Amino acid sequence: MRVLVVEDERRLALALQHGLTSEGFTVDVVHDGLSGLARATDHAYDVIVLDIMLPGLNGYRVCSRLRASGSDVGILMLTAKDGEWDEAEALDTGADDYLSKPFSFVVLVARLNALARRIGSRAPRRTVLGDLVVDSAARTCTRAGTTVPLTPREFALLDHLARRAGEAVSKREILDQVWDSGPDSDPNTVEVHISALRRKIDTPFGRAAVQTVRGAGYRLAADGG
Amino acid sequence: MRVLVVEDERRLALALQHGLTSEGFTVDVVHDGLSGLARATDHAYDVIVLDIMLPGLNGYRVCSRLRASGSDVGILMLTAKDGEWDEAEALDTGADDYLSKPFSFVVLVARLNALARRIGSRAPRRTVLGDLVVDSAARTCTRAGTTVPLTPREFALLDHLARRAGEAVSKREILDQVWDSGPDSDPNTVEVHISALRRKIDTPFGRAAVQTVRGAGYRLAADGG
DNA sequence: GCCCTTGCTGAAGATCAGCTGAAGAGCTGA
DNA sequence: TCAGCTCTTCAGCTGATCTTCAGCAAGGGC
Repeated sequence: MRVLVVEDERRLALALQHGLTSEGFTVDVVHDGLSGLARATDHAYDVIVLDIMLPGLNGYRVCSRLRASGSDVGILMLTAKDGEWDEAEALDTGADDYLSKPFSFVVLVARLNALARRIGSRAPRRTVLGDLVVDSAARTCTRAGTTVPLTPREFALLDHLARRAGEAVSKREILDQVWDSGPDSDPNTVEVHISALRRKIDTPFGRAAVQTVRGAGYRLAADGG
Repeated sequence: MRVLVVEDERRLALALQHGLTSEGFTVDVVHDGLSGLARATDHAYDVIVLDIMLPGLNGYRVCSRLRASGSDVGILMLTAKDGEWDEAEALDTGADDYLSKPFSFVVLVARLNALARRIGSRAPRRTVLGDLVVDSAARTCTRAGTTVPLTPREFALLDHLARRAGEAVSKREILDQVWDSGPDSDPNTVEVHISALRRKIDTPFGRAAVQTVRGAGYRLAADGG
């Protein structure tokens, strides 16, 4: 699970980074509102931990701009306890949850997990691309009405591509998201699985939904190939 | 799921409407007690989110009148944190749950879902999947007209799978829901019971309703196998 | 057309997830 | 207390699945 922490207080930010990393989250940290907005726009995070009092652009603004740009990432706001900042306003601007400082780390982790679960369940369960149907809930894939049996890895890969249908997705990102692998993982692993996927959902049907974007990764055709 | 929000604070009401709608609820909003009572009486809601401090008729009154009229709709009360309003009294008047302001949106959604589940489970439930019938109320299972005797655990397991027929359900979730077990419980326990279940409802009938979804858990075929 | 880079794919060994029979503990009702 | 039923744990087994490697094919710049 990928988390972006936007917090200007360095010590707290560092503590969060360490703590959340050891909880199994993949954590990025930035220290001001503008950077937060930029990073959140460029990268696919599951959840953003957003301090309200930030230099540059405050948390409310970051939140409402993100929402205005159509993002449905999970947002957990950190509010100071002095009451200057209003929880109701946090929720108004589109935050999913908030936590008052000082907060318990255990509670933060629990909330993040709850949030991630909810966001996950909000994601579309079924993606239809022409005659190719990817059903995340049932974990099935059908092509032209035929159910195609896929291995776990193949399905995860297809599912990831389907969620970003029409977009080119890099092997690096695929390794990060579908595999939980570190930076030293082998892109060839992805190639092998892409190959297997094609042999199952494309070749037998004379289609080409899984497209190679040379130098950039792979793309699942929005019309199913 | 249909929700009625009775809340006079416009901003909060609007935020709730947006937030709950994006969570998949069907949301209606009214801003005072009398309208709330009227709407709740006229329409079939699953849950009512009821502020206590309301113009016209306060939340307690709305709640007790609804109960007096025989309604068993789920009621979640919103209490201000200033202590002027009493949670105990809320429950006394027939509310199912309450939440103190300011509250976390995530918590609200979780409570609403819990409430809806509770309300929903009050009604007798029967799931028909082809010739496989799972009757939660009677705690019986029949296959092709034959009653299949199941142990309590087996039935709970089947019941849980039946409620999410067609979806892949993870062993982790099964352990959480069917067993009340902690995080260190053994997935093999589930496997053993799945095996027993198959031997009773599938094998003797030459069917395969209980499907293994490798790496993801199990799925009960929506057509009974 | 040539060369370098990037991507494809078949094979093989290692690993892993899931299945199942058996044993023993726990519970319940006679 | 005892018998019978149920639940959990364990360990071995099987087949599916993953990764790595190596050689080949294709694309693109020159």
